[in-house]
Amino acid sequence: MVQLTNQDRALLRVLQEDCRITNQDLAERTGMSTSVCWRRVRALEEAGVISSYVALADPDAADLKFRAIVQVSLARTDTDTVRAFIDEVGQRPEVLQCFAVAGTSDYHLLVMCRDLEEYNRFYDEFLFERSCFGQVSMHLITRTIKSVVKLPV
Amino acid sequence: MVQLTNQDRALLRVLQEDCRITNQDLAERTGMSTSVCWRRVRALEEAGVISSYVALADPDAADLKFRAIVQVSLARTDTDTVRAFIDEVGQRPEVLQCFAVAGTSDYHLLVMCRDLEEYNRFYDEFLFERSCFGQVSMHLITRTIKSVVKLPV
DNA sequence: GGTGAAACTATAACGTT
DNA sequence: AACGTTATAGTTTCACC
Repeated sequence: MVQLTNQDRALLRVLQEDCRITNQDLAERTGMSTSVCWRRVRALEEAGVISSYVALADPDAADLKFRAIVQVSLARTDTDTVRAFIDEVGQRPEVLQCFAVAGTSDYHLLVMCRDLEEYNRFYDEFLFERSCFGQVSMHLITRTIKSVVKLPV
Repeated sequence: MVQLTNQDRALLRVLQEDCRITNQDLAERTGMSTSVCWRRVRALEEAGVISSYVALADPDAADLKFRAIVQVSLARTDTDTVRAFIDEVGQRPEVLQCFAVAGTSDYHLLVMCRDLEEYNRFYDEFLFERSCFGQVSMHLITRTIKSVVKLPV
């Protein structure tokens, strides 16, 4: 897909808020015919613009009330160390996000656990039981002001 | 909903990865009857454990290649200032996440824009044109190691 | 907790401009 | 080549057992 059209963006804006809408309703809300609507959504899926359709769960309702931003810096930055870190991040379900930021060997992680006890276990297994970390600083999230997955398309 | 059962967790694990699965397939994969499966999913929706069903879009494919973690600290922390900040965060589509962290007057924001130009506009309108900010530090995201919305239930 | 039937929807094949 | 139309198979949803 070379570039998104305004039609595509309109579809994405709706589907990013509610993907259970029927094709007919989606077509109405975006001002296109049902057949065009259906074909464009398909094209967005095949182009990978829409990567999946998922249920969003509420962290509080799912009893994940210990949330933190964890900043870690790798003491060593050789390929093997970095690869092992990335693999582990991918496998840990408690880690929802991990971003590398410019200008440092820092990674910003979003971590969710049930409680402090579970976080401590995570910390011991993942962060402490490794020689690859320089500094680890945990910032407890006290309030979630905003958390959306809708991209500003 | 008092507490999630193992059945509920099984349903959530599947639906958080694919919500277009049919009730029959979902029942098979979670080892319950179709009627029980359907009723429990309904209960999860009504209890707000499942908050919505959405399409996930790929930021690169949607041409949102300027991503940053922005740390801001409020210079003033009176109710009006904080409220205005929270309102603005809610209205800005570029801000996907905003967390308050313990022990500081800091907020961690996840921001996505098309490019630097768009971010500069955002910065000028949102961050600079206000007297309420103490420090603002932007950390450009160079690599997304992981980004999922699936909670570890 | 199971069963079945009705209404609705997705999907693809076929026509049309 | 893009759009509209139609038929059908499949799914959701609800009432009842």
